Amino acid sequence: MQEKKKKATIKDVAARANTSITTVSRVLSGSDYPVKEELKTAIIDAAEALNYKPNLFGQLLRGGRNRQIGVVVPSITNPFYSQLIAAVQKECMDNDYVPILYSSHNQVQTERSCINMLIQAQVAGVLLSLIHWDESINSALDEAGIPYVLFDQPHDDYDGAAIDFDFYSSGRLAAEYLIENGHRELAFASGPMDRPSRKKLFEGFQDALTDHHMELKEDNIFVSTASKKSGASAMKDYQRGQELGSMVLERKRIPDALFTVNDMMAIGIMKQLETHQIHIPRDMSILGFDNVEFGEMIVPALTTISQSAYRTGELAAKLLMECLDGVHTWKKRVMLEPVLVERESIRKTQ
Amino acid sequence: MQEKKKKATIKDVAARANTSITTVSRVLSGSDYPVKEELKTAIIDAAEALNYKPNLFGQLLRGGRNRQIGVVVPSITNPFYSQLIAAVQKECMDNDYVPILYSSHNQVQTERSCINMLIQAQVAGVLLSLIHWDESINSALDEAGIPYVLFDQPHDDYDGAAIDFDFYSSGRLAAEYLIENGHRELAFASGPMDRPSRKKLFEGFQDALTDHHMELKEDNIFVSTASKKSGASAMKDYQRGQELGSMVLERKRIPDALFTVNDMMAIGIMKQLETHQIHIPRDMSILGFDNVEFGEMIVPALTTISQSAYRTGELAAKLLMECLDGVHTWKKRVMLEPVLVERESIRKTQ
DNA sequence: TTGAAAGCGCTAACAG
DNA sequence: CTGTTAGCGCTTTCAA
Repeated sequence: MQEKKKKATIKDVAARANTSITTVSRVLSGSDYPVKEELKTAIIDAAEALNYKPNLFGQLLRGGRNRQIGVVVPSITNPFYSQLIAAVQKECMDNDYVPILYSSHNQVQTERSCINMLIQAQVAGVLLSLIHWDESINSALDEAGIPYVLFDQPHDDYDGAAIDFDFYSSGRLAAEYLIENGHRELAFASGPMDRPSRKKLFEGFQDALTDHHMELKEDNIFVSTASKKSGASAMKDYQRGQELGSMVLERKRIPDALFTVNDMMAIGIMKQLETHQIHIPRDMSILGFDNVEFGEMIVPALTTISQSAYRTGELAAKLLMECLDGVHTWKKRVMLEPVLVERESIRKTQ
Repeated sequence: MQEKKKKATIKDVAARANTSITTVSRVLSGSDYPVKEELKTAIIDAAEALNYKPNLFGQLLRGGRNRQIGVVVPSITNPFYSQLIAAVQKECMDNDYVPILYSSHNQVQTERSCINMLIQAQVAGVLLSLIHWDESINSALDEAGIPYVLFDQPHDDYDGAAIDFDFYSSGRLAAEYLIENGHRELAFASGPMDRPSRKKLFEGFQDALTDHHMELKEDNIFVSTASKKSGASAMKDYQRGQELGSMVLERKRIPDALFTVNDMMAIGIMKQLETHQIHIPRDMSILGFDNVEFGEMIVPALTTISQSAYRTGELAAKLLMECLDGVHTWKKRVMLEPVLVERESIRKTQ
């Protein structure tokens, strides 16, 4: 690893081609400025010979647009987000952008500092899934002139560009599907109710029950308390599911069906019940949310409500690019609707 | 989104604090250069008032070291890599670096272009898991003065810094564990044998059998052919596992135990067998490889050989930082050893 | 069609 | 202790 050969600069290329740096710049940066064919090829040859690559920082300092785009998600190990990220990455690459990834671990403070780092890095735009949104983030980003689109978490007091998901309808859909399939005593299971998404899911679920003159009894609401340790890994949700599973087991009579706010938790619950000889769906039905790939791989395969991670990431990225390209779609919003994915974890007792 | 207020520069700060840009630079870049306490606070106040953030590109162009480090992995949706990435990310953040992630989808061509982009971006260092290694990558990186450490995939003709894993021993360990537990007819299942890791796994497995005077019969080697479509997602491996499962089912007599080259494939095989009423471990034992978190979540939980993704990522990042910090650990290598994780997918018939 | 020169924002060598 | 100045590599007036 000798570093003596300083990287070739535009100056070196100019010297080798017997011309000025101006002309080199014109040729190599692909402008349509007229340059004699002969000189042009000479410059290209020289550049090749010297293995010249324009220095990004020079261009950027000069005022060129950065091709990096920032992405903040709660976790990258959670399969929901890793799929989403995969979509974002593909979309970025297709447009010659490169994503810079941060995970916030669902910590408000980390969310803030990620955004600050992204601003400092002068990224072209940002994609955000934040637990907490406030005016100061808004203004910081605006001040830096960085377009952003929110996704995954809805915020009532936000009116910019976003990929929204209809959590409320999802909650309703969950309840209705369960009722349709003959379940009477319904339960709801969730981790901390600290995110807007979960609150809406709950509201919808409850409202649908009310509409059907059914009641969501207090002791059929299983909510695990926030843990001290931070983190938002798949393992975390799974373990939370196991806790939730234990809570269910403590009941003398288990509910007919359980709706869970995410698939990884549902899987944790299933595992816990299975190991205590409660078989799904024979003894209890369980309905997940997210439609993580993994839900399909377990036995019994998890019936769930799909919030397409891939589609969300794809659309969010596309929307941001539109903003970047000046198509004035600023503040555009897209609402994604839930789709029920039937598999094997719901007992049908019509 | 109005962009009229150009960002405050060092000049603005200097003006506001009635001093020179030099002094501002000295104060704000945290040098220990002596500046009168009074002026110092004035400058800090001014910077704060103007919400001044030093322009990264200016610093970088000037010769400052970039704080980005590049990471190339086959896939980010594969839980093995997403855990690994999580570790890398944590390690980077702790040292004020930020990782730039690329997924190569196991395509040699993509691997190349990722590395080129990283070089262009002048990252401080790179972490690589490559299917293919060759001298030209080596020299390109060296020429750019970018330190690198390889992980996950071993390459015989490589002698630089790396986090290695003992795949050969893992193969042996697999065979020996299976034999110990009373299994006689052993089988091996894998996707395309295009990676060094898989080849070594196979060699070790076979050698151990030979040592025990056992034979790995031709039709107990299940290898799925490379598919047209690229990609290296978890889903891909799972589906490959299902194919493999079907191949096993076609046999009139299924083997006693099956060793699989990664957990996601093992899970696919299990699912396929389960749905055809072959119960694991009652009818066949199955041993995975990787120790992905999901293995623990399924029923029955997957017994596997752990190649700690988190540890690998952590060590790779640490090693790279050491190189970056000039600790002359260049070319240092670390060899990680396999650990067997006993769960429920192996029948014990001593 | 070509080139000289300014300047993006920053740090460091040098001079007071 | 403080300030002036050069220059990192690049693009873009402006002038020839």
